[in-house]
Amino acid sequence: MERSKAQPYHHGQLREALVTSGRALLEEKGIRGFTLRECARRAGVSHAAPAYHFASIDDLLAELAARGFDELAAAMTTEAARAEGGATGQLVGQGVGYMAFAAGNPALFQLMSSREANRLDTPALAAAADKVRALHAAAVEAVIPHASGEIKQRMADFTGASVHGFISLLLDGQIGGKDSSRALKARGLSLLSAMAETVVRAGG
Amino acid sequence: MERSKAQPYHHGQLREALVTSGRALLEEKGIRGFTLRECARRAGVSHAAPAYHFASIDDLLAELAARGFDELAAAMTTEAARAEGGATGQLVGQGVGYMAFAAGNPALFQLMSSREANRLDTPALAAAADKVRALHAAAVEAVIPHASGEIKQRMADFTGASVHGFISLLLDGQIGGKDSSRALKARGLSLLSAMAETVVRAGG
DNA sequence: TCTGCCTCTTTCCATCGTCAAGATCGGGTG
DNA sequence: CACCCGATCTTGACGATGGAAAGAGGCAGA
Repeated sequence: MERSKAQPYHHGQLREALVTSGRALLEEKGIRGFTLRECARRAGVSHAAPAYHFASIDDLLAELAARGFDELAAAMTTEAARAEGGATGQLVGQGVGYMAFAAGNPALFQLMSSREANRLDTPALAAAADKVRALHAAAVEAVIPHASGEIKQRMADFTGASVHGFISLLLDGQIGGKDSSRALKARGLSLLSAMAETVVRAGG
Repeated sequence: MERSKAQPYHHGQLREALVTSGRALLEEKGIRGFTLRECARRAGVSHAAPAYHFASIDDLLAELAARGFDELAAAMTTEAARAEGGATGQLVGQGVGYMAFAAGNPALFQLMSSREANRLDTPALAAAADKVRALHAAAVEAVIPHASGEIKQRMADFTGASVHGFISLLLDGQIGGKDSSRALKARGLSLLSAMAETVVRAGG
């Protein structure tokens, strides 16, 4: 059997290729349209090849979700670093990064936000999600360093819920059905500012 | 072929039976474990019987989601009616009802919250979701009747996002991993109270 | 009674995830 | 350098799925 250089018997980077094709497939077809065989097809390998790199389709989905959390953490950090306005500005910046990542990767974000419903759970995934939570908790801490632990927790609940809930409802079409992208950004920023004000007030 | 009375050739209530078995199956197996054939099996009919009542598996899922929104609206109304404290109390009550429904039907709630990701869209589903939004908008309106339309919208964004985000993160395990149910309820009520205070402040 | 239509069953097909067996290649060992 | 072992990939198969097609059963109105 002849075999071109582009498709050697041994792929060499199959794991990465599957992650890449899988991510694209996820955004294209949605969670319920995601199939392992199509991932393999796009990576140019046979349908059974992924088995060596991922124990099951859930294992691949968990990897996608874990990398999503890594990227989400990076987006939050980047956006916070660019923000002005001290600790409060950083908290808002994290929110902006969070929303931007979700808007840019809606299906992946949805997968990450319902791994329980999709029965996904691996150590790497849990760790990646923990990192995002730690980042957020630190930002809240910086805004109200002298508040009690309970207040800090309540404010983290509050800000996390506001940001996550807003972008989730937006992506699901429950918010701003026919508004322009510009108007929606304004609504998002307005929410972030109300959120920040609430936290600041709770601290003093 | 003999056929018992319990399983006559014509079921008679198959649509309702499929909705019932489908809802149970959804909570048991999660969205990705949901299958049409298992629904049919539980309803005691052949695997092709559902086709007459639902054009596709997505059609059945959309029906489940639509009924979920109806029930969600009822839960919000009931809980608001029982609440004290005027308009503000009613808004908080709606939030309590929203969270209670989600906590009681996590998989269904997840389906409802990601119908876009699951590519579900029927008129009945959209209408049911609209009803929930209208209920919420009316409750916000009652708290700050003299505020501008924009303020009302921003506050509806804010309260909707807070409540939805909190219960979503909670059900996904991102909030309160090892806390007791009692402690989690306290955190939820604390969030609702902070939320209500923000709205009231925005109105005056 | 008979006829037509709605409902359900049976059978079939393409596709899916996973497993088992065989083919291929590359790197370490002799 | 030749060999060989194991990691990687292919092929083929199995049971299960969603959906379509064709036929059987039962009810309601003529």
